[in-house]
Amino acid sequence: MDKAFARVRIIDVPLGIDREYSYFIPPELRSSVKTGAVAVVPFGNANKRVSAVVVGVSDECDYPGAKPVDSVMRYPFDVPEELVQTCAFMKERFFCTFGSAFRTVIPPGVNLGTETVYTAAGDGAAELNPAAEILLRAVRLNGEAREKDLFDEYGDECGKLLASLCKAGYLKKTTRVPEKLNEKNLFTVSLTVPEEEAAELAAGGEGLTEKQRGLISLLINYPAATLREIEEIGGYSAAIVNAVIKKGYAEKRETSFYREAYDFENVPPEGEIKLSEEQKNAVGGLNALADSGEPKAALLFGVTGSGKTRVITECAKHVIASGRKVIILLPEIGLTSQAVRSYAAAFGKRLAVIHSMLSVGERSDTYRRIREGELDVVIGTRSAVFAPFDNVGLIAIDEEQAATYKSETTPKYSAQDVARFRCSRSNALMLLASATPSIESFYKAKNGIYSLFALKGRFGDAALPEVIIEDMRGDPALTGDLLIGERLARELRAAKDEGKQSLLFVNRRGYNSHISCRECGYVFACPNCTVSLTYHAYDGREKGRKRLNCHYCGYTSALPEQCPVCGSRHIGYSGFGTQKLQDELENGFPELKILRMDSDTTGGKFSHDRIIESFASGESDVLIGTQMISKGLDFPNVKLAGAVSVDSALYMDDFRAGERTFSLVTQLVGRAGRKDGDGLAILQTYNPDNEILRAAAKQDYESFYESEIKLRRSVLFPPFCSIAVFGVSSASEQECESFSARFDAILLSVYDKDYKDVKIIKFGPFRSGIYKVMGRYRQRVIIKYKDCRRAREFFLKTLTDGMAAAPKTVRLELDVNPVMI
DNA sequence: AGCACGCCGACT
DNA sequence: GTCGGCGTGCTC
Repeated sequence: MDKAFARVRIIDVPLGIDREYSYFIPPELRSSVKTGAVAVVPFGNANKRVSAVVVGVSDECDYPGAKPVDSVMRYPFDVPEELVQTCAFMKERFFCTFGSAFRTVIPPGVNLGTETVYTAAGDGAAELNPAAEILLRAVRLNGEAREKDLFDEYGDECGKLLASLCKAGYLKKTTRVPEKLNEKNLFTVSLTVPEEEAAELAAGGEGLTEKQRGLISLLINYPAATLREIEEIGGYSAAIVNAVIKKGYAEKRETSFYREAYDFENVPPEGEIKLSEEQKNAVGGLNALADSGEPKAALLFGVTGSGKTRVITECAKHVIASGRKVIILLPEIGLTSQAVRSYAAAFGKRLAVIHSMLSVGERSDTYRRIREGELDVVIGTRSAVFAPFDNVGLIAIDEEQAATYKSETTPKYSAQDVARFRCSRSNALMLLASATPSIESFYKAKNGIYSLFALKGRFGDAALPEVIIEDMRGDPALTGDLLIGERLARELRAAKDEGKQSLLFVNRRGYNSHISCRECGYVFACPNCTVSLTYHAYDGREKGRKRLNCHYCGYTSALPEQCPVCGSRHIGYSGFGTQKLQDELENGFPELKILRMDSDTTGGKFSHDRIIESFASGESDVLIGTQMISKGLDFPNVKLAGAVSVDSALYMDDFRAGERTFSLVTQLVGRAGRKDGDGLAILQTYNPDNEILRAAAKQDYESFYESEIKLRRSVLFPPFCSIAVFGVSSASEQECESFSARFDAILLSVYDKDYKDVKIIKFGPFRSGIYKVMGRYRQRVIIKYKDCRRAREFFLKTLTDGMAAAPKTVRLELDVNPVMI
């Protein structure tokens, strides 16, 4: 049991020295140093105190110079061993450090960093220059001072003085891991007096400052706010909170109760369920896989409306009944609260929802509830794949082809890869579900790597809509710079006359996407990114904004009246987005009530759901929007689904463009599927003969797959190879350029030296598609290869050597199988 | 990444 | 003569 040595991973180390280190465990710590614990250990020549994850304990140690573990972090929950292994897997697979994987696996708000502290040593008072004198006095005031506080107070340049004060023996520099947890997130504040009394205090209590009264009234509305929330919502600092606590009106406590982000009380329990024959077969097959005692993967391939959610639910129930736990991933929670509700009806209080809009407090609550065994099912977005269950039996991934399952920030993990790893560890079933699977997944299903279950029938006999691929070449609407062609206009009116609703898809938000000077050709572009600015005429739903926005960095400026280059007032607008469509509809179809849904109108926590509910209740006739209107929404009264233009999606120079277009069009068409069989979908295009469009119109995934897989094989793209993208970026164009050349040389020399046996095809370095984003220039090296341990070793070596050679201002990243290239 | 040790120029 | 520049090398 109580072993004497621990193998450990230091959390904040660069990739190059990120390996296991052994430490001696002093007897008094032996009961608390266990796998998954976070220890504080001395590291490096200076024995700097750093935090480290314990990955194993043993009786022996082959390293003679092991130092002793300092202490163990007080920690609000334990990390199960399987997740510790998951971090190691992520390091190997996604080339991040173990520590950065660990940070993404545990809930946010836990302070794992170290702090540097200066303590007063000798009390001599020799001649010092005035600046040093001030610093010394600042430290002596409390006997110690944190470096961060000193830097904040006196500026970063006082570091040199501090160093010399240490040298002279006046100060001692130490590092430590902050003992306490991040209070701001983990403690909540509540009132200790009844609400009526609190209201009186807030209105004008004796001996309270204005801010203290303000805090009390905030606490009436937010009865258990965390310190961070108090700061964010009301702007009250910890000092104000402490003052109110001192006066006895409030108390601070650890979040030991659980707040529900979703109101599951009002979800009606599910009614009688009748499964179709197909669904029964799928559930039976999946249950058998889940019970097999071996890792399994399956693809549930079913058209929209075929009841995939039902099948997932039944399989989940079966797994839970056998005492195991379930994780269900959805691409986006806000969009799919219909799915959330259906799962909530099935699992009630044994289910929790995790997503990015939750507060930090809510997330750590959920983490603890899982550890305490209160939950059977977690549903959530990408990061929910890390739900700390001990015995997962099923990880289901709905809409498995969705791009959101790949993280876009480092570590750039793929939730599907993580799910597969966890399932392999727990002998669990990974269940992918989609109407339009990724080519890679369908390929695996076809080749027997995944079990394939197909649902062909549509629920309740809803019929596919009639689909019209509308040739826009020569449509009279063209000449008038209008987006809606004749046919679409006619059908919009017809739907309204029947009392039915319509969906209209545009693939871009904003008004015009391209603003330029008609005289000199100057294009209004973002100063930070190499993209043109988008004209926005609306602020949320209010008109009259008239600004230019960058969709990449958030830059915004007023709409100029004249060209900054030649002074001409002849400004041209081209390209279109949701806002222009809204205007066109409001002007040309005054009888229609319009609702717009894009990321400009869905800022708040549940605004997605509010817009969806409003549309579902029939308050509007037409819902226009970007991708988000095509996903997972089920509006029975929608008769018409239209795409203003599907062409731009086809032309993206990315190997997955076809897959995405097919998926988008299929889903959009599916939205008009109706019981009455009178649904209609109109796809406006200038490429009426495009095969992807034709296949999508017929909802014919298999023929799309057949043509796409041939293409992928012939030009060598996934699933026939893996793709690694090294990215070099810097705010200096010159540095970016010179380092990417240098990096390329490093890559080649590593290859020639030790890895000639690894087969790779290298492209680049060359500029990224969007050369500059957020003020940083970007270059890439793209490599096609066959994934295997040797190839990964080659990449890791190349990456670490590259990082070591990179100047501070240059960033080097590696993205494996990126969503887009 | 830090922080050591280690060997050459302008200051007390 | 020393303070200090940043060039390699290691971190249990």
